Amino acid sequence: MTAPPPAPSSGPSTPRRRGRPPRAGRTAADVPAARDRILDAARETFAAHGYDKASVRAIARRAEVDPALVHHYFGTKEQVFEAAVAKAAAPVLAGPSVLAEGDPREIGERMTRLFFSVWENPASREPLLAIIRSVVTHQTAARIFRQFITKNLVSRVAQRLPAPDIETRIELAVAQLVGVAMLRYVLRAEPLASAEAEDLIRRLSPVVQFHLAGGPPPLPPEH
Amino acid sequence: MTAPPPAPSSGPSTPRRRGRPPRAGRTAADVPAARDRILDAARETFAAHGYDKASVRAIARRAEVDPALVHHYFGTKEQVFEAAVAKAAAPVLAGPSVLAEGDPREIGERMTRLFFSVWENPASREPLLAIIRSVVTHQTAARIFRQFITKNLVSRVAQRLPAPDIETRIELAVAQLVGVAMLRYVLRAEPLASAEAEDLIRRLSPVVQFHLAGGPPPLPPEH
DNA sequence: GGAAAAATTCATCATGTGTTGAATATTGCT
DNA sequence: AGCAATATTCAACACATGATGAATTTTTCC
Repeated sequence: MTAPPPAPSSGPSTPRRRGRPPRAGRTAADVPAARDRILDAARETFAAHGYDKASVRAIARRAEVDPALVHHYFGTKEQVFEAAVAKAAAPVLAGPSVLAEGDPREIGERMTRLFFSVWENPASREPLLAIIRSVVTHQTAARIFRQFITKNLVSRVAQRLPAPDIETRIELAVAQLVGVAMLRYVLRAEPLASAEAEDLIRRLSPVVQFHLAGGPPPLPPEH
Repeated sequence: MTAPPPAPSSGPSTPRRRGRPPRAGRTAADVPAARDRILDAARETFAAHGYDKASVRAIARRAEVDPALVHHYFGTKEQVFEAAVAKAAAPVLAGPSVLAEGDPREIGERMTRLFFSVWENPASREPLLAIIRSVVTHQTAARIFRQFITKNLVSRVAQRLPAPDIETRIELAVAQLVGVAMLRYVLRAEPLASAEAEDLIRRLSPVVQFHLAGGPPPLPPEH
């Protein structure tokens, strides 16, 4: 009723050309297909704002695409989330067979190194950030995260280090690393956020090893 | 257009009496003042859903009050959040002088016990849940959390255990505990979520102590 | 008693959301 | 040439949200 029709091709929001765009001789890898742009934009947006605040419209804007196209390709917003996270996290999830091999006395260091190799790489960090940012308010994300821990850590490590309380042990080790992720990558608390990864690996490996494989508790300080 | 006016005092949403309610001889502590009910409802709602999904309307509904009243008392939603968290977290923030006293060789256990004494008590757990649920997506909450860590942990412990890298040490210890909070209270991952607090204190204290006060790394398992 | 202040609800606005259906332009197949 | 499939945008719906201003009732103070 009070909505004035915007003058076409004059406002700051250029009205896009409708219909399927001409291919114009691109070899299909010139500008990435819209579908992939959407997936990337989704991953980045979810990582930056979490599930709820990452609107379909914001994703579409970032992908330079109409919001309807997002739905056209992926259906509901939840499916967009699953697709984006699944695509980006797949290589990470497939990776850590490192844990099941090698000297069990060094499994703590291997797990700590695996953690940082994933988190220090922006490409693999983003889907994890997206998950963590979403985990705390959204059920689906929480389920994904639990499955990640169970499938990729608990089962792999448990078969290597059988012990009655191994699940608790693994989760305490994971808790140490998740906490570091929270403080370093989500909260960006200093000085943790700027510390050298190698330094943190040195400090954390014995703790993770202690959690996983037990042994005598760390000694008190020499005082 | 399609909104039928609800028959007064017959539908499920009883249209409330307008204007200031009669005091009717209550000694002012009979039914808590609406202002306090709003604050409590806000704390519970923020704790349950995080900042973004906790709508002013939901808070008002829980407090059995009109949404406008929430704004009347507190202004913007952000101010509601600050007021609710500040009120509920105040006693917790004031507490931990435990850290600065006693044998430094047991500061790890004291800190771990402090952590669980706060998190195992629903009254003090809720504002922290609210903060954690909000920290990951909302800037204000992140600031509050950083201040909490800095003011109430870093400063207190640092003056007790001077060391060049004490800030990093403290944050690694905090990371261990924050990670446990994430897995146990936010994600509710089993078996951590159902473990006995005393058992966890036993397992975590040496790690926290190790982070804070150094000493030789925990020994490898006897194999 | 009368006026100001306080406590409360109602109605409404502007905005943003997820989602859908139709329209339009291009490609690829026959 | 024609036709189905595909890729894309437009326009709109139904709903939820944060916020505001006015109305209404009560208390409190003079």
